[in-house]
Amino acid sequence: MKIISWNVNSVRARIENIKYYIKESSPDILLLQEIKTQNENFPNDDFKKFGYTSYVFGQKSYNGVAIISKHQLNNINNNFIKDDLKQSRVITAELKFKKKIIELINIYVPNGNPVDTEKYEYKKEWLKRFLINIKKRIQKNSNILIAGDFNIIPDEIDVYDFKRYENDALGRLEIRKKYRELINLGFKDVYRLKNKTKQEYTFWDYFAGSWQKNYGMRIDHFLLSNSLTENIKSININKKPRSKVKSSDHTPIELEII
DNA sequence: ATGGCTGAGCTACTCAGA
Repeated sequence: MKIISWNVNSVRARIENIKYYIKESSPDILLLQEIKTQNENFPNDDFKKFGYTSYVFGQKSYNGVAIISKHQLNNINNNFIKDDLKQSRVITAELKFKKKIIELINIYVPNGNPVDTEKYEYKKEWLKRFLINIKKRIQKNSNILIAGDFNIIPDEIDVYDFKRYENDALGRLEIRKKYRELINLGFKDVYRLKNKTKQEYTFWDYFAGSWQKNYGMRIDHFLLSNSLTENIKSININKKPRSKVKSSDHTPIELEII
């Protein structure tokens, strides 16, 4: 079972790239972030032609998350956390997998920059609420997969120049501590579990040849509850889509479970 | 190197991204 997470930076602007990716990689489930559209304008038919059903939690212009699946999913939910700004940032679903019920939690964490503004406060509050709810949820169902654009650089190794980001909303210790706190609830950062010292990224800025210079950062993650680590077959950051014409600034991260 | 590109909404330009 191949599950991928990809911040597509507009599903409509990216639809041709996404279709090409599906043909190349044929994932079972796509967890998309930053779809940047209302539900009524989501390209359901494009995915349907490949045999996928789309579950969409969109909004106008910004944010928005979706789960695209070849397999039956249950209990689709858009209310995982109370979001004071009513932004569409979390969609959850249940997947039956080998006698386990895995809760899929697809997230788009607020960016939080600049740090001296209410945007940063919103990110902190959002993460605080998210952690509280994960803590509750893991007591009910120990099989949880959290994936998406976390907008968190977990460690110094996860960015091309850490000094530039140590006081940024993505790299601040206060924010990285939240990520560690989340992991300490009973999760593994699957990429880092399988790649102890490898330096790879999932995002490269559009500006100033960042992609060509490999000025990137690892901010898209798969967290698996400890009860699911025995099911990991592979984890891969697929850089090909980032190299394409009209690409997203993020590239897909691919998890295979068996 | 806090700005450079890119997308949405809209049709000139602002807001947002990380």
